[in-house]
Amino acid sequence: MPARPKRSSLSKEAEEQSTDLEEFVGYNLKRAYVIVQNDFRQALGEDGFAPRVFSALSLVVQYPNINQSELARMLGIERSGLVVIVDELQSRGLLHREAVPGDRRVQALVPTAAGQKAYAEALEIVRAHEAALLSNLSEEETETLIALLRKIRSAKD
Amino acid sequence: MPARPKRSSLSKEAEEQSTDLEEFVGYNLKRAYVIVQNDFRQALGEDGFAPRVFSALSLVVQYPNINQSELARMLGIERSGLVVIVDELQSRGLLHREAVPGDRRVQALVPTAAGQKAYAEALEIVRAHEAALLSNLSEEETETLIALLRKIRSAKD
DNA sequence: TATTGTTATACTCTATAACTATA
DNA sequence: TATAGTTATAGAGTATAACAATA
Repeated sequence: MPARPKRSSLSKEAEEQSTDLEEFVGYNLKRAYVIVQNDFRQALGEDGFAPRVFSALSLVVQYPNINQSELARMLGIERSGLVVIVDELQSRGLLHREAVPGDRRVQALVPTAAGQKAYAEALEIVRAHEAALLSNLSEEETETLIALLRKIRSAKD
Repeated sequence: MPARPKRSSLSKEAEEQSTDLEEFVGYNLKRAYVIVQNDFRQALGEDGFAPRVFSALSLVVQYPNINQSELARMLGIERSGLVVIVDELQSRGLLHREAVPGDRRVQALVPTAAGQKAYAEALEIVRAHEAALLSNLSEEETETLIALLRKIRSAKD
């Protein structure tokens, strides 16, 4: 049996030809998202923050005393899903839940000094990795990309 | 107890202020992806194709006789994950697995007439819904967005 | 009645590893 | 030895529904 080409029975041309899928924003979003997300995880390593944990910590550091319902809303996830994320951050000693005088239902999320430090360090690592990953985009292209992605979100407000 | 503002203890200004997260392509990709994906699912309804099933069918229709390993590679997923997708399409009568003369390990994926019809219909629905969802982006902006997303992917080749 | 945080639960997506039959 | 398809399994991520405490 003759050896087959290693990767494909389709020609390279056929593959780069535009398929229906390539016309969709959704498909291209998904493919790009997977790449960037994998890079993020690799950047922070085995025991590093998952993207959603990093995001939660980011908002807690920037908005100390935020409560969980508010944080969930800002992240675009359900309150119930946030519990395990906050649990993880608390068990790592990066934030604590604090009673709020005047409304005993609410617990304010307060970053610890360790939490602020861990966040600052992770922030720099993620920034550097994302910049390296996207080094074939110019600064202007990256800004344009972010602006267009935000425009999709703003349509849903 | 005085009524609180409904959505937030943070001012609207604070919220639209740029946080660290907003600077990241990854975060903005994720948020936009969730919106577009939800719209996709809503477009095709309860019993419609999931995004990945639609994508698989799309490639089978456009590349009849493609095999599963090749299809998985083009979709950027593992072979093992494709099995359930192809099973679903086959059980719906939209494609069949066909023996390939000369290599009995391989099964070619061939769309049925029903598969081609279902795909053509879904394609138009998805196109229309995505266009409506992204109606606040100009055609040029949408093209730019897709080009930039593809550029991220091309860096990983 | 409504809201905050929580638990229980289930579903989707995906990856890894191992198996089989073929090559 | 290597590859195509498959199975088993497990781990994320997320949503829904219900509950207790509080407003």
